[in-house]
Amino acid sequence: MTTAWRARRSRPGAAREGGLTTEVLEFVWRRKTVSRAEIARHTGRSRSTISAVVGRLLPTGLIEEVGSGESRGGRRPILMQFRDRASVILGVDIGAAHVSVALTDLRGRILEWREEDHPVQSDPRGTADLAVRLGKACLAARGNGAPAPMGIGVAVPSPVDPGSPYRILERILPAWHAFDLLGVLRDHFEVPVFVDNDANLGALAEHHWGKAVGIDDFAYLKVATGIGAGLMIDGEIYRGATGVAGEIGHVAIDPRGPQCVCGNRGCLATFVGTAPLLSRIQALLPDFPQSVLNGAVADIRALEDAALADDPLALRVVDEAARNLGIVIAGVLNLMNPGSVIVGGSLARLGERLLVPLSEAVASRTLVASAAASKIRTSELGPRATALGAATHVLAAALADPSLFPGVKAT
Amino acid sequence: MTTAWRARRSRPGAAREGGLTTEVLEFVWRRKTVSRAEIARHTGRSRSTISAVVGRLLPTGLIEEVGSGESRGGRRPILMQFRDRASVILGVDIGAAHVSVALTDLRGRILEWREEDHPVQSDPRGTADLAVRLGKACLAARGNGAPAPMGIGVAVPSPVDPGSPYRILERILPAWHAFDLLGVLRDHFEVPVFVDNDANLGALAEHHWGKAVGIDDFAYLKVATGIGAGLMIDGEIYRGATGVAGEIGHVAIDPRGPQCVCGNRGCLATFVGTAPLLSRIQALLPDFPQSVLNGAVADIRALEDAALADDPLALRVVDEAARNLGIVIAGVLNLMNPGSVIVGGSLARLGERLLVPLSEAVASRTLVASAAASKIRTSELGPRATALGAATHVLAAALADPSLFPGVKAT
DNA sequence: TCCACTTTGTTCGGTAGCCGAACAAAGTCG
DNA sequence: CGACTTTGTTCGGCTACCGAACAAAGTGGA
Repeated sequence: MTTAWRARRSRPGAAREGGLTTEVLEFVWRRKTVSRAEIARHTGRSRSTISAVVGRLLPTGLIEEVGSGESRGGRRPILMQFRDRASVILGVDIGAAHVSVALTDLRGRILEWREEDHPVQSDPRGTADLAVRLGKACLAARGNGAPAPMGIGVAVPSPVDPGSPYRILERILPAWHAFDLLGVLRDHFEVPVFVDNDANLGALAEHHWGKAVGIDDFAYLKVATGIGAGLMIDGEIYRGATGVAGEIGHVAIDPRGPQCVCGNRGCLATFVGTAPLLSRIQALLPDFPQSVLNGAVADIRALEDAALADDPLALRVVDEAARNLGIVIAGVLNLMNPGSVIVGGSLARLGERLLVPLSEAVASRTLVASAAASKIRTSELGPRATALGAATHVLAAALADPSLFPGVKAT
Repeated sequence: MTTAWRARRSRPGAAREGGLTTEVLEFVWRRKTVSRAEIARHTGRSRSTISAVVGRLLPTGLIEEVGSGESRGGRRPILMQFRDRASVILGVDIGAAHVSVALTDLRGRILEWREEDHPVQSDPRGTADLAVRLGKACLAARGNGAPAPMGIGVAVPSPVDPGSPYRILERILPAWHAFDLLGVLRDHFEVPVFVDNDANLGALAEHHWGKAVGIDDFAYLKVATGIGAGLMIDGEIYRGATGVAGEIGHVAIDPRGPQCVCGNRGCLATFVGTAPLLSRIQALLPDFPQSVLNGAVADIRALEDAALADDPLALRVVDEAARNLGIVIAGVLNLMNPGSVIVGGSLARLGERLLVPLSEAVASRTLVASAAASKIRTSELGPRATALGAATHVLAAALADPSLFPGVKAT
């Protein structure tokens, strides 16, 4: 009993604490420009109160006055806006075989980008060093006067236990046992470091900058080396009891399907993902002798390009993948009733070529078919979504607790 | 933008507002007995503040002092407890073919119980009148001095749209179009009326009084005429974007399965539920000539009794149902990662006879098989869980907003 | 038995956050 | 040009909460 009670109060992602200052800051950030009176109206507080809060926020440099706006029949308001350039954030995407780093401003604009292939699974130390090197390169490219980043967000291709977020990766990547990636980054850059699962952070990026802006309940599916889902519920990432919510790679979609590494049969991961898609191409090549994929480099990008050129083999493989994804997405719709479903990762570039067969498969498996299927969309953020989401995580944390911003002292 | 912002602030099930009074009241309710100093320690407030709040709460009659407790090395504390008998609640369960009404105290104890079969689907007016009659019978049985109920909770066998909770039932039961069941109850009893889906309220009952006490993330599956799930996320019922989260009856579990009323093939509802289970018995009877079900009354209770007596036919049917349920539960575990899964409704009485084949089916379809399967349990609340959950809904609403309690004026 | 020490619950200023009224500044509109 | 609006600030006051101090009521050691 006591435990449950405590857990309720000290829950990490709890209702945005920090009070009015946070509320005002988030509101200013959300709008392009806004006046004190407008903040007062939308927050329900008095103008005098808002004036006081704004008066404390202005000296921090997080917001600034930017001239006066249109009169609404009386004195003209003093417009203010969030200073997107007040600081920068590093977003690090640790993939299965690569590391990407984005340097963003406080509006999610990617100012610098570095990426490099690397055997992440077998080389923790080298991966960490690479992440540090790419991060430093991003900062150096901004020149001498560039400000230090206010924080670092890290996306990892593994579930993250909300209870002990620092013991990551070992569940999937044994070589990473007890290696403290976050500690390395923290020691090098001397700023707060946040971590989460890559699909979760992709969902966060969609929520802030992509197809899910304004939608607080949706599911994000990411197809890459593996396949995973990020679930946003009521504006917050949902992690489940032990942090493995959204790990849909091993949902069984065909009891008679091929053997999976997990020991079961017919998991989604045996049908969709880099390896199964490429081997499916190989298997079908004899039937499509004139395909452009014949003799081409065997990677996902080649598959995407071929499908966009309406290559029959590529379309066939994509069609099959879409229908398998559709089975799982139908389950998601029936169970969670999200307001929207966003498909990101490797196949998102294909747009309608992916969505049409996908929607067909979903429609044949959901009760309110038309309504549900119409809400499925492909991401436009592309392969940078994950690193961008990692940076966004830091931004969201700072907006909820402004004392994380450099130069803002704790309330 | 503006819309999303407003929605965030005015969301109904938002972070418990009402401040410290609500927090103290919920804490006292949660504990059997508690002292002022203990409340102060657990809420993080000062003793003086808690004393003031308690001083305002005592005259309302919701809490009372009940003598002194053990010394912890100093002055003995004055123990207080929630007055479970300060008021009563009516919980109404509108089933597919019956109406049940429970009168409970504020601790979920069922003081009176009435139920009656009725053609609910075709007779809205008669159903409403029956609910009123049963409710009045419950109150009358408590004698003259009995207090009026503080509110009425209603469980309906249909999704409830969080946006317009009063337009219920029509989606599933066309005869109910535009019939205002809640209005009838409100007019007769002149108290607040709350409504939710039956599976959601079953989950709420489990969370407060059943197997899910202390567990804030779990899924509740209810097998009855149909089949549905209630999802509790972070201590709150999750309804999804349009209120149909948990409607798992039409998840496809076998692409080659029988035709379903929804137009698809192999829905879970074609395998599990009152009708498919009974027809499955009929189909298998020739193979089990000596079964006690041969010539018996064809209802679910007979199936349960036969299975508990280890009748081979009954066990066979239960085993098949369990494996089909297991397919869907595996999907729930993979996608939502709940802390626990509770199986309620018709088959819950069977205990291990249901859980053993169910866990086997789940274990063969989940990655962390042993850990996940071990958290599946059967409910012990029985068929009264739904009506009890309806009453619990009213209690939870009142604890979150004490002004709903009779005699407590709004803060 | 006495005394030092704890714990509980209350009392009593003091502080911080917020509100509302009043007001000056700056605008619109007939 | 004057009546009315809107914005932003100032200022007094209210409420919630804290911390210190205190009395009441206990424990435990010498």
